[in-house]
Amino acid sequence: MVSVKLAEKDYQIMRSLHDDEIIRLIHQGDSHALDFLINKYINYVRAKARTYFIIGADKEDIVQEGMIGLYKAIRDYDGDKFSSFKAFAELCVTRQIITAIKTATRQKHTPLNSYVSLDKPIYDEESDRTLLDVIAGAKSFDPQELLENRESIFDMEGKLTELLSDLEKRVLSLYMDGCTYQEISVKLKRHIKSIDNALQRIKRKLELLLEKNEAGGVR
DNA sequence: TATACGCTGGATCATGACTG
DNA sequence: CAGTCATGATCCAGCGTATA
Repeated sequence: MVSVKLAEKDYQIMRSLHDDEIIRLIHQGDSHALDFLINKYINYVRAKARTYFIIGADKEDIVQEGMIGLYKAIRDYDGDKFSSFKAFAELCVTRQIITAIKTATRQKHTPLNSYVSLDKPIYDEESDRTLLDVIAGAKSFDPQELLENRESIFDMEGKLTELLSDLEKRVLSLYMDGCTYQEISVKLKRHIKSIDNALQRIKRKLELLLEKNEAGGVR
């Protein structure tokens, strides 16, 4: 895993710069700028990987794939075409993770009976929209497609929210932000084991929700 | 009775310190 | 440098309690 320490002076300078300016420095060969940007977004990549870990994927492999996506985003970002680097990086990281998972599931043919399939149709058997597409919404750059995927995510989130208790919602929110069990327990003033249990219930409920989708469709 | 929540204990895994 | 050990984080199962 990438772990880079910048000198305090460099760090302060980088902090004062906009992402677009940092990207420009990287493209000019500034390795400090590259280190800074990776450190800045590494927690986002980890948090993103967690969303896939929850539904049964392999965590560290996904984090690594996410980092590859981040590198590609830094390499390919063109400030003239996208509103922000953050949005572009989000897209690249998600796409990299999805591609890796799809490739892995195709090649291994692993018995995944104990997991939730990431390639199953999300609404009904006729739908070509998979769970991966809905959760990450990164199949294409087409704005309409992206908008539809986003609406689907909200739909799934809404269904899940109905199933969760207040505690579970708060725990999930912090967990998805990248907080550790320890940090969540401090923020919510709960025993760490309560956080642990809440997350176990959330995972069970999520699997239940996905099983229902598979059986009858969401809409 | 079902559900939400918390408690307990054990297992697994990653990481860092220590040692030969 | 490789092996061992300790520790912390996380995962999981089972149980008890409170409440609607």
